[in-house]
Amino acid sequence: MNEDGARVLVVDDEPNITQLVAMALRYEGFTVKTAATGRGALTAVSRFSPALVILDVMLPDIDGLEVLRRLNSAGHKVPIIFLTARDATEDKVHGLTIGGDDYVTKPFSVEELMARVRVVLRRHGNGEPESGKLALADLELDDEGHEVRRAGAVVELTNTEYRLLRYLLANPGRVLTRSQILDHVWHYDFGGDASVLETYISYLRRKVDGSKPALIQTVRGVGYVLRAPRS
Amino acid sequence: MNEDGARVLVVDDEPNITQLVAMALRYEGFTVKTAATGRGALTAVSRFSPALVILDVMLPDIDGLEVLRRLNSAGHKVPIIFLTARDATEDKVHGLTIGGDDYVTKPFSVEELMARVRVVLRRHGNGEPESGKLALADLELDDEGHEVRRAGAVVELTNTEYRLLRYLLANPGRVLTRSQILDHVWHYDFGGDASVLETYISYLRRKVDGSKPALIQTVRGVGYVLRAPRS
DNA sequence: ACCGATTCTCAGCAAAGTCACAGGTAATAC
DNA sequence: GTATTACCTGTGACTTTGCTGAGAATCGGT
Repeated sequence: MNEDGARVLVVDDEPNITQLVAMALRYEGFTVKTAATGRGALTAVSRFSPALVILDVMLPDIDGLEVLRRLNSAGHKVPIIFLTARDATEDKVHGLTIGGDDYVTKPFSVEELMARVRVVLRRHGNGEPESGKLALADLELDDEGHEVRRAGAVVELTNTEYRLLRYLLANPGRVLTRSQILDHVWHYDFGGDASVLETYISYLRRKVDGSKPALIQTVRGVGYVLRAPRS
Repeated sequence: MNEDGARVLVVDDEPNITQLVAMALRYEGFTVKTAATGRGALTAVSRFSPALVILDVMLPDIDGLEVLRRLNSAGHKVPIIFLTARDATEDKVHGLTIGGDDYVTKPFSVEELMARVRVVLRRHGNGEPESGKLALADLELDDEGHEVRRAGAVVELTNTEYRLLRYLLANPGRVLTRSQILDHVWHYDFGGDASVLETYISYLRRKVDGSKPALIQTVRGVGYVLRAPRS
Protein backbone atom coordinates (compact mmCIF):
# COMPACT_ATOMS: atom_id res chain seq x y z
CA MET A 1 0.00 0.00 0.00
CA ASN A 2 2.83 2.37 0.98
CA GLU A 3 6.07 1.33 -0.63
CA ASP A 4 7.91 0.58 2.56
CA GLY A 5 5.37 2.15 4.90
CA ALA A 6 6.00 5.68 6.12
CA ARG A 7 6.75 5.87 9.82
CA VAL A 8 4.17 7.44 12.11
CA LEU A 9 4.45 8.11 15.83
CA VAL A 10 1.27 8.17 17.91
CA VAL A 11 1.34 9.88 21.30
CA ASP A 12 -1.52 9.75 23.78
CA ASP A 13 -1.81 8.77 27.41
CA GLU A 14 -4.93 6.72 26.85
CA PRO A 15 -3.91 3.30 25.56
CA ASN A 16 -7.42 3.05 24.08
CA ILE A 17 -6.63 5.79 21.66
CA THR A 18 -3.08 4.85 20.72
CA GLN A 19 -4.26 1.33 20.13
CA LEU A 20 -7.16 2.38 17.96
CA VAL A 21 -5.09 4.76 15.90
CA ALA A 22 -2.09 2.46 15.62
CA MET A 23 -4.26 -0.33 14.36
CA ALA A 24 -5.93 1.80 11.74
CA LEU A 25 -2.58 3.14 10.54
CA ARG A 26 -1.05 -0.30 10.35
CA TYR A 27 -4.01 -1.44 8.38
CA GLU A 28 -3.24 1.30 5.87
CA GLY A 29 0.32 0.07 5.65
CA PHE A 30 2.20 2.52 7.85
CA THR A 31 4.89 1.59 10.32
CA VAL A 32 3.73 2.75 13.73
CA LYS A 33 5.28 3.45 17.12
CA THR A 34 3.45 4.74 20.15
CA ALA A 35 4.33 6.80 23.21
CA ALA A 36 2.33 7.79 26.28
CA THR A 37 4.14 10.90 27.48
CA GLY A 38 5.69 14.09 26.16
CA ARG A 39 9.19 12.97 27.09
CA GLY A 40 8.54 9.62 25.48
CA ALA A 41 7.48 11.46 22.36
CA LEU A 42 10.69 13.50 22.23
CA THR A 43 12.98 10.52 22.51
CA ALA A 44 10.85 8.49 20.11
CA VAL A 45 11.10 11.25 17.52
CA SER A 46 14.87 11.26 17.59
CA ARG A 47 15.17 7.49 17.62
CA PHE A 48 12.38 6.62 15.20
CA SER A 49 12.45 9.79 13.09
CA PRO A 50 8.86 9.46 11.96
CA ALA A 51 7.43 11.16 8.89
CA LEU A 52 4.46 12.28 10.97
CA VAL A 53 3.51 12.60 14.62
CA ILE A 54 -0.02 12.31 15.94
CA LEU A 55 0.08 14.06 19.27
CA ASP A 56 -2.42 14.54 22.05
CA VAL A 57 -2.37 18.08 23.43
CA MET A 58 -3.10 16.90 26.95
CA LEU A 59 -0.29 14.75 28.28
CA PRO A 60 0.66 13.93 31.84
CA ASP A 61 4.11 15.57 31.77
CA ILE A 62 4.90 18.00 28.95
CA ASP A 63 1.88 19.16 27.01
CA GLY A 64 1.67 18.69 23.27
CA LEU A 65 2.29 22.31 22.35
CA GLU A 66 5.44 22.36 24.42
CA VAL A 67 6.55 19.21 22.66
CA LEU A 68 6.08 21.02 19.37
CA ARG A 69 8.19 23.96 20.58
CA ARG A 70 11.00 21.74 21.75
CA LEU A 71 11.00 19.78 18.53
CA ASN A 72 11.18 23.00 16.56
CA SER A 73 14.00 24.47 18.58
CA ALA A 74 15.87 21.19 18.29
CA GLY A 75 15.55 21.55 14.55
CA HIS A 76 13.24 18.62 13.96
CA LYS A 77 10.86 19.49 11.16
CA VAL A 78 8.33 16.71 11.50
CA PRO A 79 4.68 17.55 10.74
CA ILE A 80 2.23 17.05 13.58
CA ILE A 81 -1.45 16.30 13.83
CA PHE A 82 -2.76 17.37 17.23
CA LEU A 83 -5.52 15.60 19.05
CA THR A 84 -7.52 18.00 21.18
CA ALA A 85 -10.71 18.11 23.18
CA ARG A 86 -13.36 20.31 21.67
CA ASP A 87 -13.07 23.32 23.96
CA ALA A 88 -11.19 26.56 24.36
CA THR A 89 -7.75 25.06 23.77
CA GLU A 90 -8.91 24.39 20.26
CA ASP A 91 -8.19 28.01 19.44
CA LYS A 92 -4.73 27.92 20.92
CA VAL A 93 -3.89 24.91 18.83
CA HIS A 94 -5.29 26.69 15.84
CA GLY A 95 -2.84 29.51 16.32
CA LEU A 96 0.17 27.28 16.61
CA THR A 97 -0.39 24.84 13.86
CA ILE A 98 0.87 27.13 11.19
CA GLY A 99 3.39 24.73 9.70
CA GLY A 100 2.24 21.70 7.83
CA ASP A 101 0.43 20.83 10.99
CA ASP A 102 -3.19 20.12 11.57
CA TYR A 103 -5.48 19.13 14.37
CA VAL A 104 -8.44 16.84 15.00
CA THR A 105 -10.89 17.22 17.86
CA LYS A 106 -11.77 14.32 20.11
CA PRO A 107 -13.79 12.29 19.76
CA PHE A 108 -12.92 11.70 16.14
CA SER A 109 -13.75 8.88 13.78
CA VAL A 110 -11.04 6.72 12.30
CA GLU A 111 -11.93 7.78 8.77
CA GLU A 112 -11.68 11.42 9.82
CA LEU A 113 -8.21 11.06 11.25
CA MET A 114 -6.97 8.94 8.36
CA ALA A 115 -8.15 11.64 5.98
CA ARG A 116 -5.99 14.19 7.78
CA VAL A 117 -3.05 11.84 7.78
CA ARG A 118 -3.31 11.45 4.03
CA VAL A 119 -3.54 15.17 3.48
CA VAL A 120 -0.58 16.01 5.68
CA LEU A 121 1.67 13.32 4.28
CA ARG A 122 0.82 14.18 0.73
CA ARG A 123 1.54 17.84 1.43
CA HIS A 124 4.96 16.80 2.61
CA GLY A 125 5.61 14.58 -0.35
CA ASN A 126 6.13 11.74 2.05
CA GLY A 127 2.94 9.85 1.79
CA GLU A 128 1.68 7.18 -0.42
CA PRO A 129 2.42 7.64 -4.06
CA GLU A 130 -1.17 6.71 -4.68
CA SER A 131 -3.40 8.93 -6.67
CA GLY A 132 -5.66 9.66 -3.72
CA LYS A 133 -8.53 8.40 -5.79
CA LEU A 134 -10.83 5.47 -5.36
CA ALA A 135 -13.16 4.16 -7.99
CA LEU A 136 -15.62 1.42 -8.75
CA ALA A 137 -17.49 1.11 -12.00
CA ASP A 138 -18.60 4.64 -12.89
CA LEU A 139 -18.26 5.89 -9.33
CA GLU A 140 -15.16 7.90 -8.48
CA LEU A 141 -14.03 9.43 -5.23
CA ASP A 142 -11.27 11.99 -5.16
CA ASP A 143 -9.72 12.66 -1.77
CA GLU A 144 -7.89 15.78 -2.82
CA GLY A 145 -10.96 17.61 -3.97
CA HIS A 146 -13.18 15.77 -1.51
CA GLU A 147 -15.35 15.14 -4.52
CA VAL A 148 -17.49 12.27 -5.69
CA ARG A 149 -18.69 11.63 -9.20
CA ARG A 150 -21.14 9.15 -10.59
CA ALA A 151 -20.93 8.69 -14.34
CA GLY A 152 -18.92 11.90 -14.47
CA ALA A 153 -21.49 14.04 -12.66
CA VAL A 154 -20.48 15.53 -9.32
CA VAL A 155 -22.50 14.27 -6.39
CA GLU A 156 -22.80 16.63 -3.44
CA LEU A 157 -22.19 14.80 -0.17
CA THR A 158 -22.05 15.88 3.44
CA ASN A 159 -19.03 14.92 5.49
CA THR A 160 -20.54 11.88 7.11
CA GLU A 161 -21.92 10.65 3.84
CA TYR A 162 -18.49 11.08 2.31
CA ARG A 163 -16.70 9.14 5.02
CA LEU A 164 -19.22 6.34 4.84
CA LEU A 165 -18.92 6.08 1.09
CA ARG A 166 -15.16 6.22 1.28
CA TYR A 167 -15.01 3.37 3.74
CA LEU A 168 -17.25 1.24 1.59
CA LEU A 169 -15.30 2.16 -1.52
CA ALA A 170 -12.00 1.32 0.15
CA ASN A 171 -13.30 -2.23 0.63
CA PRO A 172 -14.97 -3.03 -2.65
CA GLY A 173 -16.70 -6.36 -2.86
CA ARG A 174 -16.18 -6.97 0.81
CA VAL A 175 -19.10 -7.11 3.16
CA LEU A 176 -18.66 -4.74 6.08
CA THR A 177 -20.63 -5.40 9.22
CA ARG A 178 -22.64 -2.75 10.95
CA SER A 179 -20.23 -2.57 13.83
CA GLN A 180 -17.22 -2.30 11.57
CA ILE A 181 -18.82 0.60 9.78
CA LEU A 182 -19.95 2.32 12.95
CA ASP A 183 -16.47 1.97 14.41
CA HIS A 184 -14.78 3.44 11.37
CA VAL A 185 -17.08 6.19 10.32
CA TRP A 186 -18.64 7.39 13.54
CA HIS A 187 -16.88 8.93 16.53
CA TYR A 188 -15.18 6.28 18.59
CA ASP A 189 -17.36 6.94 21.60
CA PHE A 190 -20.57 7.10 19.65
CA GLY A 191 -23.13 5.52 21.91
CA GLY A 192 -26.26 6.30 20.00
CA ASP A 193 -28.77 4.37 18.04
CA ALA A 194 -27.14 2.11 15.47
CA SER A 195 -29.89 3.00 13.05
CA VAL A 196 -28.13 6.20 12.02
CA LEU A 197 -26.24 3.96 9.72
CA GLU A 198 -29.41 2.92 7.96
CA THR A 199 -30.40 6.52 7.61
CA TYR A 200 -27.09 7.38 5.99
CA ILE A 201 -27.20 4.40 3.69
CA SER A 202 -30.56 5.69 2.64
CA TYR A 203 -29.11 9.17 1.97
CA LEU A 204 -26.23 7.73 0.00
CA ARG A 205 -28.49 5.58 -2.09
CA ARG A 206 -30.62 8.53 -3.00
CA LYS A 207 -27.62 10.63 -3.97
CA VAL A 208 -25.22 8.09 -5.40
CA ASP A 209 -27.30 5.25 -6.74
CA GLY A 210 -30.23 7.42 -7.71
CA SER A 211 -31.76 5.91 -10.80
CA LYS A 212 -28.54 4.17 -11.85
CA PRO A 213 -27.79 0.53 -11.15
CA ALA A 214 -27.34 0.04 -7.42
CA LEU A 215 -23.75 -0.22 -6.20
CA ILE A 216 -24.63 -0.12 -2.52
CA GLN A 217 -26.03 -3.48 -1.61
CA THR A 218 -27.54 -4.79 1.59
CA VAL A 219 -26.52 -8.19 2.85
CA ARG A 220 -29.37 -8.96 5.16
CA GLY A 221 -28.31 -9.95 8.64
CA VAL A 222 -24.70 -9.05 7.95
CA GLY A 223 -24.00 -5.58 6.65
CA TYR A 224 -23.40 -3.70 3.43
CA VAL A 225 -21.16 -4.03 0.37
CA LEU A 226 -20.25 -1.82 -2.47
CA ARG A 227 -19.99 -3.85 -5.62
CA ALA A 228 -20.63 -3.71 -9.30
CA PRO A 229 -24.10 -4.97 -10.04
CA ARG A 230 -23.97 -8.52 -11.27
CA SER A 231 -25.42 -9.09 -14.68
CA MET B 1 -5.50 -25.09 9.46
CA ASN B 2 -3.77 -22.37 11.46
CA GLU B 3 -0.04 -22.72 11.18
CA ASP B 4 0.73 -23.23 14.82
CA GLY B 5 -2.72 -22.34 16.16
CA ALA B 6 -3.32 -18.82 17.40
CA ARG B 7 -4.17 -18.62 21.09
CA VAL B 8 -7.71 -17.68 22.09
CA LEU B 9 -9.08 -17.05 25.56
CA VAL B 10 -12.77 -17.68 26.21
CA VAL B 11 -14.41 -16.06 29.23
CA ASP B 12 -17.94 -16.81 30.39
CA ASP B 13 -19.45 -17.86 33.67
CA GLU B 14 -21.59 -20.55 32.09
CA PRO B 15 -19.41 -23.62 31.57
CA ASN B 16 -21.87 -24.66 28.87
CA ILE B 17 -20.82 -21.75 26.77
CA THR B 18 -17.10 -21.90 27.34
CA GLN B 19 -17.15 -25.62 26.55
CA LEU B 20 -19.11 -25.16 23.37
CA VAL B 21 -16.96 -22.33 22.13
CA ALA B 22 -13.67 -23.87 23.18
CA MET B 23 -14.50 -27.05 21.37
CA ALA B 24 -15.40 -25.29 18.18
CA LEU B 25 -12.22 -23.21 18.30
CA ARG B 26 -10.04 -26.24 18.95
CA TYR B 27 -11.64 -27.95 16.03
CA GLU B 28 -10.58 -25.03 13.87
CA GLY B 29 -7.03 -25.45 15.10
CA PHE B 30 -6.76 -22.76 17.74
CA THR B 31 -5.16 -23.19 21.11
CA VAL B 32 -7.79 -22.36 23.70
CA LYS B 33 -7.92 -21.46 27.38
CA THR B 34 -11.02 -20.62 29.36
CA ALA B 35 -11.87 -18.49 32.37
CA ALA B 36 -15.10 -17.99 34.31
CA THR B 37 -14.56 -14.61 35.95
CA GLY B 38 -13.26 -11.16 35.15
CA ARG B 39 -10.30 -11.57 37.46
CA GLY B 40 -9.57 -14.95 35.95
CA ALA B 41 -9.63 -13.30 32.55
CA LEU B 42 -7.12 -10.66 33.58
CA THR B 43 -4.59 -13.13 34.93
CA ALA B 44 -5.14 -15.49 32.00
CA VAL B 45 -4.41 -12.69 29.57
CA SER B 46 -1.07 -11.92 31.13
CA ARG B 47 -0.07 -15.56 31.51
CA PHE B 48 -1.43 -16.90 28.24
CA SER B 49 -1.14 -13.73 26.13
CA PRO B 50 -3.83 -14.75 23.67
CA ALA B 51 -4.21 -13.30 20.19
CA LEU B 52 -7.93 -12.87 20.84
CA VAL B 53 -10.31 -12.84 23.81
CA ILE B 54 -13.94 -13.85 23.63
CA LEU B 55 -15.52 -12.18 26.60
CA ASP B 56 -18.99 -12.25 28.12
CA VAL B 57 -20.16 -8.79 29.16
CA MET B 58 -22.01 -10.16 32.19
CA LEU B 59 -19.63 -11.75 34.64
CA PRO B 60 -20.03 -12.46 38.34
CA ASP B 61 -17.23 -10.19 39.56
CA ILE B 62 -15.86 -7.58 37.15
CA ASP B 63 -17.99 -7.00 34.08
CA GLY B 64 -16.59 -7.41 30.61
CA LEU B 65 -16.35 -3.74 29.79
CA GLU B 66 -14.37 -3.12 32.93
CA VAL B 67 -12.09 -5.97 31.97
CA LEU B 68 -11.51 -4.22 28.65
CA ARG B 69 -10.68 -0.97 30.43
CA ARG B 70 -8.22 -2.63 32.75
CA LEU B 71 -6.55 -4.50 29.94
CA ASN B 72 -6.18 -1.28 28.03
CA SER B 73 -4.78 0.69 30.89
CA ALA B 74 -2.36 -2.14 31.57
CA GLY B 75 -1.20 -1.74 28.00
CA HIS B 76 -2.43 -5.09 26.75
CA LYS B 77 -3.41 -4.73 23.15
CA VAL B 78 -5.51 -7.82 22.62
CA PRO B 79 -8.63 -7.64 20.44
CA ILE B 80 -11.88 -8.71 22.06
CA ILE B 81 -15.14 -10.16 20.87
CA PHE B 82 -17.89 -9.43 23.38
CA LEU B 83 -20.78 -11.72 24.07
CA THR B 84 -23.86 -9.73 25.01
CA ALA B 85 -27.57 -10.19 25.51
CA ARG B 86 -29.69 -8.63 22.81
CA ASP B 87 -30.99 -5.58 24.64
CA ALA B 88 -30.12 -1.99 25.43
CA THR B 89 -26.57 -2.77 26.53
CA GLU B 90 -25.82 -3.50 22.92
CA ASP B 91 -25.37 0.21 22.33
CA LYS B 92 -23.11 0.64 25.32
CA VAL B 93 -20.87 -2.08 24.04
CA HIS B 94 -20.63 -0.23 20.78
CA GLY B 95 -19.08 2.82 22.26
CA LEU B 96 -16.31 0.83 23.82
CA THR B 97 -15.41 -1.54 21.09
CA ILE B 98 -13.08 0.91 19.51
CA GLY B 99 -10.14 -1.30 18.76
CA GLY B 100 -10.53 -4.07 16.27
CA ASP B 101 -13.14 -5.38 18.61
CA ASP B 102 -16.55 -6.72 17.80
CA TYR B 103 -19.51 -8.21 19.55
CA VAL B 104 -21.96 -11.05 19.12
CA THR B 105 -25.38 -11.19 20.74
CA LYS B 106 -26.51 -14.20 22.71
CA PRO B 107 -27.79 -16.62 21.80
CA PHE B 108 -25.43 -17.03 18.88
CA SER B 109 -24.67 -19.95 16.65
CA VAL B 110 -21.19 -21.38 16.52
CA GLU B 111 -20.85 -20.56 12.82
CA GLU B 112 -21.79 -16.99 13.58
CA LEU B 113 -19.15 -16.62 16.24
CA MET B 114 -16.48 -18.34 14.17
CA ALA B 115 -17.21 -15.92 11.34
CA ARG B 116 -16.45 -13.01 13.66
CA VAL B 117 -13.34 -14.70 14.95
CA ARG B 118 -12.06 -15.02 11.41
CA VAL B 119 -12.85 -11.40 10.63
CA VAL B 120 -11.18 -10.04 13.73
CA LEU B 121 -8.06 -12.16 13.42
CA ARG B 122 -7.70 -11.35 9.76
CA ARG B 123 -8.07 -7.66 10.55
CA HIS B 124 -5.22 -8.01 13.00
CA GLY B 125 -3.03 -9.86 10.56
CA ASN B 126 -2.88 -12.65 13.10
CA GLY B 127 -5.20 -15.15 11.70
CA GLU B 128 -4.96 -17.84 9.17
CA PRO B 129 -3.29 -16.80 5.99
CA GLU B 130 -6.10 -18.55 4.21
CA SER B 131 -7.88 -16.91 1.37
CA GLY B 132 -11.23 -16.89 3.13
CA LYS B 133 -12.61 -19.01 0.35
CA LEU B 134 -13.97 -22.52 0.34
CA ALA B 135 -14.69 -24.59 -2.71
CA LEU B 136 -15.77 -28.01 -3.88
CA ALA B 137 -16.12 -28.99 -7.50
CA ASP B 138 -17.79 -26.03 -9.21
CA LEU B 139 -19.18 -24.65 -5.96
CA GLU B 140 -17.36 -21.71 -4.38
CA LEU B 141 -18.00 -19.79 -1.21
CA ASP B 142 -16.37 -16.44 -0.56
CA ASP B 143 -16.46 -15.22 3.02
CA GLU B 144 -15.41 -11.67 2.30
CA GLY B 145 -18.15 -10.98 -0.14
CA HIS B 146 -20.50 -13.39 1.60
CA GLU B 147 -21.11 -14.81 -1.84
CA VAL B 148 -21.72 -18.27 -3.21
CA ARG B 149 -21.29 -19.35 -6.81
CA ARG B 150 -22.20 -22.52 -8.59
CA ALA B 151 -20.48 -22.97 -11.95
CA GLY B 152 -19.62 -19.28 -11.82
CA ALA B 153 -23.17 -18.07 -11.32
CA VAL B 154 -23.98 -16.25 -8.10
CA VAL B 155 -26.47 -18.04 -5.89
CA GLU B 156 -28.53 -15.83 -3.61
CA LEU B 157 -28.65 -17.26 -0.10
CA THR B 158 -30.17 -16.08 3.15
CA ASN B 159 -27.98 -15.93 6.20
CA THR B 160 -29.04 -19.25 7.66
CA GLU B 161 -28.70 -20.96 4.32
CA TYR B 162 -25.24 -19.49 4.01
CA ARG B 163 -24.10 -20.69 7.41
CA LEU B 164 -25.46 -24.15 6.75
CA LEU B 165 -23.73 -24.41 3.41
CA ARG B 166 -20.54 -23.06 4.85
CA TYR B 167 -20.49 -25.67 7.57
CA LEU B 168 -21.05 -28.46 5.09
CA LEU B 169 -18.45 -27.03 2.76
CA ALA B 170 -15.92 -26.73 5.55
CA ASN B 171 -16.21 -30.47 6.03
CA PRO B 172 -16.25 -31.84 2.51
CA GLY B 173 -16.78 -35.55 2.17
CA ARG B 174 -17.49 -35.87 5.83
CA VAL B 175 -20.89 -36.90 7.05
CA LEU B 176 -22.28 -34.46 9.57
CA THR B 177 -25.00 -35.64 11.88
CA ARG B 178 -28.18 -33.73 12.39
CA SER B 179 -27.24 -32.74 15.88
CA GLN B 180 -23.79 -31.59 14.82
CA ILE B 181 -25.37 -29.39 12.22
CA LEU B 182 -28.04 -28.05 14.52
CA ASP B 183 -25.41 -27.24 17.13
CA HIS B 184 -23.20 -25.41 14.69
CA VAL B 185 -25.63 -23.52 12.57
CA TRP B 186 -28.54 -22.81 14.88
CA HIS B 187 -28.51 -20.78 18.09
CA TYR B 188 -27.13 -22.87 20.89
CA ASP B 189 -30.36 -22.70 22.83
CA PHE B 190 -32.52 -23.49 19.85
CA GLY B 191 -35.32 -25.55 21.27
CA GLY B 192 -37.47 -25.93 18.21
CA ASP B 193 -38.32 -28.74 15.91
CA ALA B 194 -35.26 -30.40 14.42
CA SER B 195 -37.05 -30.52 11.10
CA VAL B 196 -36.03 -26.95 10.31
CA LEU B 197 -32.84 -28.54 9.16
CA GLU B 198 -34.71 -30.55 6.56
CA THR B 199 -36.45 -27.44 5.43
CA TYR B 200 -33.15 -25.66 4.96
CA ILE B 201 -31.53 -28.57 3.20
CA SER B 202 -34.45 -28.41 0.87
CA TYR B 203 -33.92 -24.69 0.28
CA LEU B 204 -30.24 -25.23 -0.37
CA ARG B 205 -30.86 -28.04 -2.80
CA ARG B 206 -33.21 -25.93 -4.79
CA LYS B 207 -30.82 -23.01 -4.93
CA VAL B 208 -27.44 -24.70 -5.07
CA ASP B 209 -27.95 -28.08 -6.65
CA GLY B 210 -30.81 -26.96 -8.89
CA SER B 211 -30.57 -28.94 -12.07
CA LYS B 212 -26.85 -29.62 -11.69
CA PRO B 213 -25.40 -32.81 -10.27
CA ALA B 214 -26.25 -33.03 -6.59
CA LEU B 215 -23.48 -32.12 -4.17
CA ILE B 216 -25.67 -32.23 -1.08
CA GLN B 217 -26.30 -35.83 -0.24
CA THR B 218 -28.43 -37.47 2.40
CA VAL B 219 -27.02 -40.27 4.47
CA ARG B 220 -30.14 -41.89 5.70
CA GLY B 221 -30.28 -42.37 9.43
CA VAL B 222 -27.15 -40.29 9.98
CA GLY B 223 -27.05 -36.86 8.42
CA TYR B 224 -25.79 -35.04 5.37
CA VAL B 225 -22.58 -34.76 3.34
CA LEU B 226 -21.33 -32.42 0.72
CA ARG B 227 -19.31 -34.32 -1.83
CA ALA B 228 -18.54 -34.43 -5.48
CA PRO B 229 -20.87 -36.86 -7.21
CA ARG B 230 -18.97 -40.05 -7.82
CA SER B 231 -18.84 -40.66 -11.53
C1' DA C 1 -27.73 35.13 18.58
C1' DC C 2 -29.64 33.79 14.49
C1' DC C 3 -30.34 30.78 10.46
C1' DG C 4 -29.41 27.10 7.44
C1' DA C 5 -27.10 22.73 7.04
C1' DT C 6 -26.13 18.57 9.06
C1' DT C 7 -26.61 14.90 12.19
C1' DC C 8 -29.33 11.92 14.72
C1' DT C 9 -33.79 9.74 16.81
C1' DC C 10 -37.85 7.54 16.21
C1' DA C 11 -41.76 5.20 14.52
C1' DG C 12 -44.45 3.08 10.98
C1' DC C 13 -44.28 0.31 6.98
C1' DA C 14 -42.76 -3.21 3.77
C1' DA C 15 -40.18 -7.00 2.74
C1' DA C 16 -37.57 -10.95 3.78
C1' DG C 17 -36.45 -14.69 6.62
C1' DT C 18 -37.49 -18.25 9.95
C1' DC C 19 -39.86 -21.98 11.53
C1' DA C 20 -43.86 -25.42 12.48
C1' DC C 21 -46.73 -28.42 10.50
C1' DA C 22 -48.72 -31.76 7.51
C1' DG C 23 -49.24 -34.59 3.64
C1' DG C 24 -46.38 -36.82 0.25
C1' DT C 25 -42.50 -39.72 -1.38
C1' DA C 26 -38.62 -42.70 -1.08
C1' DA C 27 -35.88 -46.07 1.30
C1' DT C 28 -35.55 -50.02 4.27
C1' DA C 29 -37.17 -53.94 6.94
C1' DC C 30 -39.86 -57.82 7.43
C1' DG D 1 -45.52 -56.69 -1.16
C1' DT D 2 -46.59 -54.24 2.58
C1' DA D 3 -45.51 -51.79 6.72
C1' DT D 4 -42.61 -48.72 8.81
C1' DT D 5 -39.59 -45.28 9.16
C1' DA D 6 -36.98 -41.45 7.55
C1' DC D 7 -36.87 -37.71 4.77
C1' DC D 8 -38.70 -34.08 1.50
C1' DT D 9 -41.21 -29.95 0.46
C1' DG D 10 -45.36 -26.70 0.05
C1' DT D 11 -48.02 -23.62 2.84
C1' DG D 12 -48.62 -20.09 5.86
C1' DA D 13 -48.14 -17.67 10.47
C1' DC D 14 -45.05 -15.19 12.82
C1' DT D 15 -40.73 -12.65 13.64
C1' DT D 16 -36.99 -10.01 12.38
C1' DT D 17 -34.73 -6.75 9.61
C1' DG D 18 -34.14 -2.88 7.00
C1' DC D 19 -35.98 1.41 4.59
C1' DT D 20 -37.68 5.91 4.79
C1' DG D 21 -40.07 10.24 6.14
C1' DA D 22 -40.60 13.66 9.67
C1' DG D 23 -38.88 16.28 12.92
C1' DA D 24 -35.76 17.33 17.07
C1' DA D 25 -31.16 18.51 18.36
C1' DT D 26 -26.85 20.13 17.25
C1' DC D 27 -23.25 22.47 14.67
C1' DG D 28 -21.13 26.25 12.09
C1' DG D 29 -20.87 30.40 9.92
C1' DT D 30 -22.15 35.19 9.65
